[in-house]
Amino acid sequence: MPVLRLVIPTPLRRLFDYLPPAGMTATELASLQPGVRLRVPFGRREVTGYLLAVCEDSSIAANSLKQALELLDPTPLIDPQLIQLCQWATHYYHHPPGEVYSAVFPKRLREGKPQQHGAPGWTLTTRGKGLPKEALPRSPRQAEVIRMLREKPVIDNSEFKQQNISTSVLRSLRGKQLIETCAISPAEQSATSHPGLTLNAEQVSALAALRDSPEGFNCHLLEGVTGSGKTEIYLQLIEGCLQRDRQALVLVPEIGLTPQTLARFGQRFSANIAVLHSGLTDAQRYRAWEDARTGTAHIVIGTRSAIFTPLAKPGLIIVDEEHDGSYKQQDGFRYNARDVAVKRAQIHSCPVLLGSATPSLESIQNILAGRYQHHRLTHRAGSARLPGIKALDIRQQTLGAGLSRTLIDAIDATLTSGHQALLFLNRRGYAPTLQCHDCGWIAECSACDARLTIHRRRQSLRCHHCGDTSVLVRQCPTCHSEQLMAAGLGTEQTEEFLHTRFQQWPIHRVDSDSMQGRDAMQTLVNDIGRGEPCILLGTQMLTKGHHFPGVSLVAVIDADALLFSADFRGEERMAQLLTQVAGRAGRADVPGQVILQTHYPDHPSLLAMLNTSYAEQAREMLKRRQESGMPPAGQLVILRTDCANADHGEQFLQNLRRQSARHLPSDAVLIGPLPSPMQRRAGKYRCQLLLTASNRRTAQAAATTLVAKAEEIPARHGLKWSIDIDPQDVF
DNA sequence: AGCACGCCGACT
DNA sequence: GTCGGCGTGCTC
Repeated sequence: MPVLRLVIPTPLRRLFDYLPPAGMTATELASLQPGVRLRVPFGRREVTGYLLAVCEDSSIAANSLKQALELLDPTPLIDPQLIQLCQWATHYYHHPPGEVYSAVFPKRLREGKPQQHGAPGWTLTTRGKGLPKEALPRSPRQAEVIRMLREKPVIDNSEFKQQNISTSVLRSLRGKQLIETCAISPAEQSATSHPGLTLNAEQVSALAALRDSPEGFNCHLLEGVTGSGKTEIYLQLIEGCLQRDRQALVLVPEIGLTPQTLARFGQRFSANIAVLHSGLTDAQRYRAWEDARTGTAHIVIGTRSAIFTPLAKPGLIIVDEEHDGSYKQQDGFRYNARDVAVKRAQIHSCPVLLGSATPSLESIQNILAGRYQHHRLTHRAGSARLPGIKALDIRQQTLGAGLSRTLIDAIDATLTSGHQALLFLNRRGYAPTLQCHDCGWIAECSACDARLTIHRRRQSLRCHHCGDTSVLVRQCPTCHSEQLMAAGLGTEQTEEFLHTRFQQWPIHRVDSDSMQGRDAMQTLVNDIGRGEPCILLGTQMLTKGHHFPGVSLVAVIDADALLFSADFRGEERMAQLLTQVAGRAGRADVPGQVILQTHYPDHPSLLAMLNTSYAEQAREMLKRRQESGMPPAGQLVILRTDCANADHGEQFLQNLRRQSARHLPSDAVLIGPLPSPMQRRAGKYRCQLLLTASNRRTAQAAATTLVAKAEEIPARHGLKWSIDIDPQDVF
């Protein structure tokens, strides 16, 4: 008797076998293909499973096999290549298959709902068609809809939205049975592109090299300084891809930068562009997914999770700002979309292009090993020059909200000469600490090993680790003194200072607190784009993607905060961040300047930053990684525990270490268990066991052993463990 | 993860 | 006497 091998949405690391649904004929069974969904009983509930294979027999006793209830799709929703990618991800990341496949399917389909062919639209019912012209005199909007549908029998939702006709109008008409919904099958539309920009010599040769690379899987790194025209290269490559009637998939780090990128794509191509990001509703996401799957969308642009979008005819994958940490999912299915992209390109036999001004050490390592082809853009478009960077020694200087006299003067000069100044401070809130001057009490989070941040505008104390918010106290809870002080510096405080010092100039604060609305960021970017002199003050948010052509001064208020990171990637992140921030300054007519305020003007990382290019720093950092055996020189795997009890996590990992040590490959090294640097977070104690190995194969084998042993050890109540392959941070 | 079974405390 | 607390075990 044949059995169906299914992926079931559960955190269990295995597949489940079922008998075919009742009434399925042998012919139907024979034509059943992987990638179809089935409704199946699972425990005491019913779930949607995904078919992986039809097998001859099962290792499960025949009498404990259950029968599938219903076949949900006549044909597969995902093709063999995407299934192969999921299988790879399941094994590489040692993650339960059910959760991997959940990353592929949109909610609607995970819930077992039927596939929807075509875009949702509206059409007149027979009754609607027979309606007299002068009907609905008291409902002008409804009459308008009827008139529109008489002219064009099928109209999709988005067109009504453009005409400012709300869904409530449509709903009332449906209530009167005058109109009804229908599916619009997409017209087979071919994509065309508008003329691109003229390329400079460097761009021409990079593009030629990219185009001339042989057919099939190729991996390229485009290393281009800010403003050197990487996007134009992307656009021209996509153009070629569309001409070959293939789809292009473009990954971008965060949605904040998508509107700008998107606008540029929209202007350049007459093509269907599907956009996938976290701000979409389930229906919108499903629509974009279907368009990508059927090939209706020629270009798919999305954030991390878009790497699992099915594509009818993939031809090119681009990962913009490939060094960006947001490509790594930090919980649950901990994949890195950049790495999955490379694997996916390999499976599809298509090229993949990674772009960055500050490539990750992983990618640079791959260049050196000859696995990736390297293309460089060193000139900025127009004749914009890269700004000069200098360290500003602020030891013994008087500071106003963190700003030295020299910096204040520089801001002044920038504004009066008609330019914009960008100040970077990577700490939101008013101040990172609230302290009692009389007894030394410090406001700490009750659930985390962390101090609470003062948010003065909201009159609150917040934990930036668990999100807990409480009222800003005015009296010390220990000694009842009212001498409470704000210690340290946040963007809110600097903003306040700037408002009093630079009264006549606009000041824009850019952090996740001030950018709450959906298009707050876009409005601001447009505003600043007009080039009026102003001060921009913000966190990381300010450094990602957006280009502000009017900025001629960039200042890092507290460069020291970047110098002393416990993480092995600390110096890499600092170099990337500072290079990216510095890239915001300077253009053709105004040479930019970058000021780094520091108490350690002689710190080697800072000196490297001032005197050498990012590429040179990267090669030095890579040497140090080689010495320490840390990625990308060596492979790193972390097994983490998360437990309400402080000791259980460590005991579990001790056990795991004892039981797996002698089964591990000889060059795999275990470190720990160690408590995380911030041991308690959101009320849970976190502990970790590190594993390093010299190559992927060893790391993979060791991880398999660790997971197998971890599953054998009975987890004490409430203990959760997870494995992180190629972790981003060791925290 | 769900979901049920199971064994101990305060309620109509 | 039961309702319900969440500890533990199972899912083809």
